[in-house]
Order: sequence, then structure tokens, then C-alpha cells
Amino acid sequence: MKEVAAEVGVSPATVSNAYNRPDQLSEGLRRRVMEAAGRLGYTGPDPTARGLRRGRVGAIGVLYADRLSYAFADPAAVLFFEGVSRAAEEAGLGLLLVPGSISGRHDPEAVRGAAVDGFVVYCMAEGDQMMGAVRDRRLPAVLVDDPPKDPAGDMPNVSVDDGGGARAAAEHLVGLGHRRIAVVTFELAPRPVGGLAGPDRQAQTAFRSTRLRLDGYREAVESVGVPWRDVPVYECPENLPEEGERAARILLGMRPRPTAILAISDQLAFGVLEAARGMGLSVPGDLSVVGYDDVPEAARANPPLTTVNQPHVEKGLLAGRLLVARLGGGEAEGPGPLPTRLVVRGSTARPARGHGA
Amino acid sequence: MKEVAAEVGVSPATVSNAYNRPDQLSEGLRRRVMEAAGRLGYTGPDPTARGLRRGRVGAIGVLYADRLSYAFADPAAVLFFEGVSRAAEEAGLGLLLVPGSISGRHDPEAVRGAAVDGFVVYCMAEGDQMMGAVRDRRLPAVLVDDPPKDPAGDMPNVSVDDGGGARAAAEHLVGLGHRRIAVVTFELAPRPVGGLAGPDRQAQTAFRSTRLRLDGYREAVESVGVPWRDVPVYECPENLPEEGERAARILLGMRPRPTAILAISDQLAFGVLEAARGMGLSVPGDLSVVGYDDVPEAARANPPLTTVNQPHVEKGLLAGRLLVARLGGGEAEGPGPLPTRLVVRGSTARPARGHGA
DNA sequence: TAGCTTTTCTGAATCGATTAAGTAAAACGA
DNA sequence: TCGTTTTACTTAATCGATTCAGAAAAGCTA
Repeated sequence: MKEVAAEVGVSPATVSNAYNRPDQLSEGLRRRVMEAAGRLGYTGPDPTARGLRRGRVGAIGVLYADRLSYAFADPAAVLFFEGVSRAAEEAGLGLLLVPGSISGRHDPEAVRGAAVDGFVVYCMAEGDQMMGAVRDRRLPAVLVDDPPKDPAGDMPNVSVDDGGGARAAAEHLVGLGHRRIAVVTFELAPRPVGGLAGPDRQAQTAFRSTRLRLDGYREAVESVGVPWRDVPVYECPENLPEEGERAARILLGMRPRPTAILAISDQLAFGVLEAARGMGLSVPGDLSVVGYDDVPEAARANPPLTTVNQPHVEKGLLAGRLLVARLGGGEAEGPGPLPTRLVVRGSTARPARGHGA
Repeated sequence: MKEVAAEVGVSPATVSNAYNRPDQLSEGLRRRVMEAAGRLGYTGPDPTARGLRRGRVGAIGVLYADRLSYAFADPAAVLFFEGVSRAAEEAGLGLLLVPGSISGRHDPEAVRGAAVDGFVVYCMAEGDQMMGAVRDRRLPAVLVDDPPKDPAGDMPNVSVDDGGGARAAAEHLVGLGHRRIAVVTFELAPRPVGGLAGPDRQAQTAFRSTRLRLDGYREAVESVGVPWRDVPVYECPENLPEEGERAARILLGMRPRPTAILAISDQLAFGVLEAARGMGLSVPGDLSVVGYDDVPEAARANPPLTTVNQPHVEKGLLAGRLLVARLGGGEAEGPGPLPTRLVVRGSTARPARGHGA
């Protein structure tokens, strides 16, 4: 910029104005500045320097608890990102993806070094050290799905009615007459091992939305007199269809065999469907399956998956807009929990006779 | 930082060293600095200021031609991002998503303002003005899939064997005996209208990989004596299953009806499958369908989709690593075209009698 | 034409760090 | 004990812009 100023014979301040407030200088000079800039290959103010001086870098960070590559493998997370990116776009901001873990190690370093104006914190376990790092940055932040227990900070949050959605899913099954129900869930807490999760393990559930869903399932089955301890819960170490398949093969190998499976995500449900196919079980004839998320693929699955819709994109959009509002100095508060909705498709039906009660 | 320095009674340089080169000062002082920092709520050097001084901000930008929300809606793009994010993670860098279009307007502004150390340019049309903006930034950049015609810059690229993959797909169909083949493609050039694309429109194809695929199809069908003009090509304005469905309904309404459809992406192929279902056509009995990309859902589709596998994640990983190498000052060159591979599943078969020739 | 406002541009401080070069003190070798 | 190396810090320049408080020039009014 100094060079451009020298070339035109004006002060750097003027060049800066040429870019940032064209009304502050005469039309002719502005043209000359731009022309000289073009000649010297200057494309405008350096984003970093501008960021430093202005105190805003023009980007919002999305903090994801795990490795970024996991996030991209999860269609629900991707839908959420889509929403956030839309909000960022509206505000003309960039979107920096900030991993909570780097090469497998959980490390708040990325949070400290992220050049952003604020954070959208997604999918963070309660009490995660990452939250401390976010707070320390003293930047506006919006929490999604998992508001931490300590409400010390003034961070607003956006969440969905996870409990209600899960309850609706389970009520649908018990309403159809299912009594032998099994649950396939993803990580209950960071660094999971996988396998059947007894009461102890379930009590460790660190993700709020996960706990809410499990509680929702529980309420529904207990409401028809099925004790929760009779409902096997299989914890998958990763939210992948292959893991869901493995879990389902184990659950479906139990006797008496479950007549229905509640999967805590569509990804896992797809695996359950695959397992049923592989074991020669027809869905929904021999087995009913309910997913969670209602990702686009759910409608195209074979059979079309009954699942719980949650407004992922809207969730991201609202979280993003909320952050943008906070960036602007507002004290905007998060909306109440977003609605979830059971979508009945072709993967659920009454249990075959003799299996129900 | 100045405050911390004052608190401890040392110079700011020492505080900086405490964070960046702990070996430069005594253990005791370092502890005192850290302790004072904690007391004053200082979390370490400001990323922006550090970026300015060091000339590196610790982030790489992924430039996507369209709106970010479109990118997230495309599973292939998401897989690519996954690869790039993995490379970024390896190098301890952040990932900034840079939209080529903001609220629908194609605008290189985001490129100018992106605080990054380099770009991975994905899916850019040839001759896009965006490329000029990237070049002007004079940052290392890696081109993916669509190297622009002018090889003026020294930007390396990573691409896949799109022509070969497409040819294999079409050869598979003609090998099965199909002669009435139709093509469903996504945008041929920016700002598409959609509809049947005649030779004129096809000649405008601005995305290199798209043209390579179309050419691959063409070679294969012409090799068995079918003139390319007899192959209807339907251009969808967006890469969405719904668009593929609409396209297929139109193509399948033509008489004589095509016995096979080549879809240029799996997303579109899913729509084709849906259209066939809706029209009471069995796949592969009445209609064969081949996709492109081999996204995870392809294997789970009903029927499992025959498609062309391309290593999306690896492509992103290589592009990311290449950029990282360039960032380090290396002159690393891109690998040759990555292989594509036809994956035959359940959506293709010999045409029903009487429809072939 | 004097006095006043407006327009157009400049000077200089500032944002928050990094880093090469330099200095004072401590440790070391002979 | 003197010269030399090492250790532990500091000084001051720099990264590339923004922005506020003026100053000079121009335009306007009466």
C-alpha cells in the first residue's frame, strides 16, 4: 500500500480511503489510485493487517469437538454446517472450521490460534476443557445442542427438543406393540470403547443431546411397563453405518430377539438396515427400525426410514445469525428449543405375532 | 501482552519468548510469566497480530465456485473437504471455507479478504474471474479438477482420470447391449438454465472435468456406431436428486425410450432411480443406471448403484498436502491424474429384448 | 472580499505481536 | 584472575493497514 501511495504521490491514508470510503476523496484521484494499484499488482488491503487494526477479521469459527474429518463424515453435521455457512454468507463473513482434536489428540490449541471474531460451538461434551479455551478468548460464542452445565458465561445457545423427538420415536414403536426394543447409540462420552452400555456407562453420558434422547426413549418404554434395564443399549465408538451394522448383528443375535431397534442417528440406522438384510430379516416385517436426524438419504433408503426429523440446517442458520447479532454488539438471546418431528416411513410396522409381549 | 510484561516486570519480548521459545528464558521466569498471564486472563498471543508479523496466519482456504451452502449439499464436495481437512490437520492448519459466490452473486471479494496462507481451488470454471483474484493474492494455490486453460501461473493441480471413468461407464452399458442411452448432467457452465442440451450448449461446457466426462461417454457410444446426436443430454441446473428425477422423467418420456441412463453424479442418479420407481420402471430390468462418484450412499441405494469410483477424499488429501508443501517453500508438483474405477453393482443389466438396437 | 463551510487530503498514533541485534551478567577455561 | 563463551533479557524496528484530528484548498454567502 505504501508503494501505491508513493507511486501516486499521496499518503497511505488516502490509498486506504480509496478502498474503504470512496466518498472521502475525489473521483479522479480514486481512479488514479486504483489504476496505480493495478499496475503494481496490489489487490487491496491485506486481510490480516486490516483485521489487526479493525479488531475484526471477518470470519466466524465453527468449533467441532472431534477431528474435522469426522465432522465431514457425519451428514447431520454437514447439514448443520450448511446452515451456519448460510448465515456467514448473509453477513459476508468467512467460515473457519476449528478442530477440537488434532491428529487424535484433544487440544484447545486450535481454539487459541483461530483468527475469528466469534465461535459457534457444536457438539461439545459437558465439562470439556475446550469450553475454557473458548471463554478465555473472550469472543462472542453460541453453543449448539450441548450447553455446558455451568452457565457462568453469557453464551446463548440453540438446541432442539431432543427429548421429545426420542420419546415420539419410542412411543411410535410401543404404540405399534413392540416390547422387545433395543437401542443403538453413538459415543456416550469422549474416548468411547464401544459395546453394550450398562447403567454405569449410561450414567457417564457427557453429551447433553445424547442423554436427552436416551431419556426420551426410556420414558416411552417405561410408560408401557417395560423396565429400562431390559432394553439393551449398544454404544458404537463412531457414528458410521458399519458400526451400526456391527451393533445390530450383536443385538439381533440376542434371544429373545428384539423386534425393534431405536438408532440414535440415521447413519447408524442405515447400518442396522444392512445388518437385517444380511441376516435375512425383513424390515419392517421381522424388525422395525427408527432412525434420528432425517438426513436426505433416509427418505431414499430401502425401506424408507422412519425417523425423527430435526431442523439441522435451520439450527445452523439460527446459531450463525445469533452469533452475527452478538458480533454486532446485540444481546440477542437464543430461541427456545427447535421442534423435532417423527416422520413415519416404511421401516416400522407392528411386530410379527408371538414376538410382541 | 504488554500488561503481562508490566505485571511481571519484564519486556514484551520476553513474554513473547515465554510462549514461542520457552528455551530462551529461565524456567522460573517462564512460570512467573504464565502465572501472571493466567491472573490477567491472557490466553496467549493474538492470532491476528501474530499472523501479521509472521506473514503466515496458519490457515488454508478452500475456494468453492458457488455458494458454500451448495457445497455442503454435494456429498462429493464434502468428501473432498474431508480430505483437505485431514491434510490441514496434519499440518496444524485451520481450514477457511471461501465462497466464490455471496448471496448468489459471483464475487471475488471473499478471495481478496480471506486471511489464509494459500488456496485450494475446487471446481472452478475455466476462465472464471475468480482465478484472477487468486493469482493477484500471490499466494500458493493448488487447482483441483479444473486447471484453467492458461497455464501462466505455476499452480500445480490434482485431477482424476475423468475421461477414462466416464468411458468405462459408457462402455459397460454398450457392452451390455444398450444402444438407446441418455445422459443426465449437472451444470455445464455457470448460470445454467436447465433442459436438453444440444451441441451448441454442450460446446459451452466450462468445467473441465464435466467436459472430460461427456467426451468419455461420447467416445464409448460412438465406438459402437451410435451417433452422439442421438444421445439426449439433459442439463440439470443443480446437482440435486430432485433435479435428476425431473430430468429422468423427461428423458424416459421420450420415444423410443432410453434403456439406460448415464448420470454424471450419484446425486443425480439417485433421482433417476426415484423417477424410474415413480414411473413403474424396474431397475435394472427396464432401465440401467450408472452414476458417478461412488459416494457412500451408492452402495446402499436400492438397487445398489453401479457407478464410477473416484478417490474424493484422497484427492482432497493430496491437494491439501501439495499446498502445505508449497507453503513450506517446496516446488512440489501435483501427481498425475488419480485413477477412476467402474464399480458394477445392481443398477445395470442387459436391456430388455426388443429395445436394444 | 472577508468570513464561513465543505471538500480533500495528510500526519502520526495505533492495533498486538515477532525477531534480529545487542548488552549485561553469569559461568567457564586455563 | 583475565578473557571467553553462554545464558537471560531488552531495545527497537517491523508487519500492513485504519482512523482521528487537523490543514490546505476550494466553494459559498453576503
